Amino acid sequence: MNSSTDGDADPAEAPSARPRGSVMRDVARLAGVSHQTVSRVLNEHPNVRPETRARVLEAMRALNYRRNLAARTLVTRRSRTLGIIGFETTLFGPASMLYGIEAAARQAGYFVSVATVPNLDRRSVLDAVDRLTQQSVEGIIAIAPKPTVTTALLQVPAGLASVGVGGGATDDDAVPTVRIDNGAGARLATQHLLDLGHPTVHHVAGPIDWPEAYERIEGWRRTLYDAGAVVPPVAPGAWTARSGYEQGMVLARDPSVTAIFCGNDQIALGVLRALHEAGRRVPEQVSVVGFDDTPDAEYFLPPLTTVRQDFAELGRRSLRVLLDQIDRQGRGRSPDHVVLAPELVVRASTAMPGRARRRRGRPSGGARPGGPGGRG
Amino acid sequence: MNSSTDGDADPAEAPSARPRGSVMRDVARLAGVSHQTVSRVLNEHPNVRPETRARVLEAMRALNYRRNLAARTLVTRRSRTLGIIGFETTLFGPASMLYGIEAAARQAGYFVSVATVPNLDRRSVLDAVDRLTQQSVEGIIAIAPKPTVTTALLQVPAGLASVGVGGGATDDDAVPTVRIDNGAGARLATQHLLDLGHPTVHHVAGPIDWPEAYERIEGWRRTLYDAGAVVPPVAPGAWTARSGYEQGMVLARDPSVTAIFCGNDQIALGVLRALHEAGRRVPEQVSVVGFDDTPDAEYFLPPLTTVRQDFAELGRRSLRVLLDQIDRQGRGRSPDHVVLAPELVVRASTAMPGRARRRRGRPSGGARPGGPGGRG
DNA sequence: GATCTTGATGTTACCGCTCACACCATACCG
DNA sequence: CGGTATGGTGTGAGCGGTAACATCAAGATC
Repeated sequence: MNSSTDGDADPAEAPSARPRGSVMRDVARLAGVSHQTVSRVLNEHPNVRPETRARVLEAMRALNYRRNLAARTLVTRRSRTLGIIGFETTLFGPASMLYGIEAAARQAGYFVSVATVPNLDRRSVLDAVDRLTQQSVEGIIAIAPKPTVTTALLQVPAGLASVGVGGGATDDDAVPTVRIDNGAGARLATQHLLDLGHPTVHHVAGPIDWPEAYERIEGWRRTLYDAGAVVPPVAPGAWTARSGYEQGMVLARDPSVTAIFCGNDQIALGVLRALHEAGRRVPEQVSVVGFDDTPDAEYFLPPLTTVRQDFAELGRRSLRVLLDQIDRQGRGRSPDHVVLAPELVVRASTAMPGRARRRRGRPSGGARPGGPGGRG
Repeated sequence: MNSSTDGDADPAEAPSARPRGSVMRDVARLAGVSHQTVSRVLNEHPNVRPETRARVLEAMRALNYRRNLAARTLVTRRSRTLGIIGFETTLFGPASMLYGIEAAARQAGYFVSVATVPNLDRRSVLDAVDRLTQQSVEGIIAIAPKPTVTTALLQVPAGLASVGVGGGATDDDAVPTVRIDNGAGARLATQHLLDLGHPTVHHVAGPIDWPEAYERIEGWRRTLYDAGAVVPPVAPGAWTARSGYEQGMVLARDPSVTAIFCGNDQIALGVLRALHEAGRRVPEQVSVVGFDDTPDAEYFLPPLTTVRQDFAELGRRSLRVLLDQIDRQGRGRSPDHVVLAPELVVRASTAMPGRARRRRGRPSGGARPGGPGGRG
């Protein structure tokens, strides 16, 4: 606090060193033991006298000691850190997966470092992998809808565990994946509409170069085909409400359209608005089904029938797969490919064709008792 | 694959060493220089002969060398890593801030480590701070709507930079903050409705213990007061569509309600549904305004008039504040408090009271030319 | 009672990097 | 031509931990 004449400061005073907290040696000195004993206490080594342990713990508390992870990582070669490569993490799905992964990682005693990519081209992904590698992460989870990402994961330095989560099936299965069965989800939606009596089902798809979108298209097409129904053309678009709105405008003009399966809930939102503006009532004249079951879907007008995927569970499962891989350290067993089953959530946006559901102007969503289109 | 008799394994074989990549010494040897010269090349030190530099770079490429960040951190005491404490990161707002921060950090050459908290009590937050400290982060950004968080930031080890982003004003201003002016946002919304001719404006608020919710309530109340309008009671709820729906049901029964300002867009979604089910038309009979401008708001039925806050910009600004703080290393200047102005986005959910807007059944959102309720 | 175990602790050598400094050529200077 | 600056490079120490080994007292074993 005395000489504040910096610039020409006495070099003996260690001029601009970051204030460093106490280290193991400080704790050791205060507790009257060697630093190694402190280390043993920290790592819960059994051979420490309870009395000594108590003394060390007390010293750690007194000095507010935090172990230095960098030093530990350096010598053990284990950073206890996982890397996540994220894309479009502002959307509900990716954000939920991210959250699920982080929460599970924390519980497992791992730290999480995030690298988002501005787009999914090879370079960006490799760049993200590189940044994570520098941080000596022990494994990488890629929120990875496109194959560029999973194949890029093959590039990771040998011995580094990795898993792709939430995309489609991969061509080569060298990289483990965790995802939902998009085809089955599409089938649930489509069959639901067919069962209601719709002669066929139209589809407003996501971007066709995303395996998720492609698989949903295929599941839908296949279901129609199996049922002997006409397969209308698909015009793939984006995952956005805007895209749904635009395509919905076209479908709304065609009076033969009575059922629309949408690639996700946002598309469905756009479709709903297009139908509304065209004066076509949902579900009386047209039924609509979404995909994802975002929290908002239950409050759309009308509450959206949709296919739920459990993003948080995807995150948790992907972490488990990754940790398994880390434990095995590369040897043994072929890569896991976990496929979770999606679930149809029926709400008020679907009905038999050409039939009102007697709900016009009535409070509280129609036939379903017990509150506002509840989830269970 | 031979001796699977573990437990008695031959210790001479270096059993479980992680495959380590090449290190500086390897590069040095291959390039025929000392490790220090390699370090100089890596850190772009000027005093290296171009020819030597080239040789080193070539060696690095040949060996696929990656510098070990843990070692570097250990000696420099700079991890080039920032910590983010996130809460409810599955929601659009927090997720966007997270994204904005990460993108900006990457550009600034920083890594990002995320610690989400299950709830906002003091313990959880301190725990998150602790985990980040262990990773020797150089600064912490808390996506921190509640004061518990910002005050917990005061607990961070001395010399560690921190900033709270996206919450309300803080009581003590010791911790820098970046946020929007919630009061001004509420005023924009309320005044807009008053200007349209509504005698007063009702408010469906968020949880009152969140400063954001509180400040919006105050802004709304103050605006009504200044205009000499009646100030109806507020019943604070959650930030969810469900909460909006429940409170919307109550308001829908009251024929004197002609204008509703909602704490956020999700609440507005619920209110819209409640009004619809009660047979009250929006905006003909009741006007509704939201807050946030989520991407979906434009496609609500009707497209939602709302107050936009630029979450990504909040993220970027908070990063800048944090980096400034790091550069200053604690000395000088009182903490920054950046307050951004929100912006009213008028769409189709607001109109003069008791007057239709001549848009029933017409295609494409009413009076506004040029597409579906465009953002501009 | 000498030897062997075993528990509790200390000593030492690194992990991979950067920093401070030493060193050696040249180049420049009076 | 001796002395000083300066560019290019090497050497050694040490950041804060952990692993392996050394040490040493006390109890178990014969």
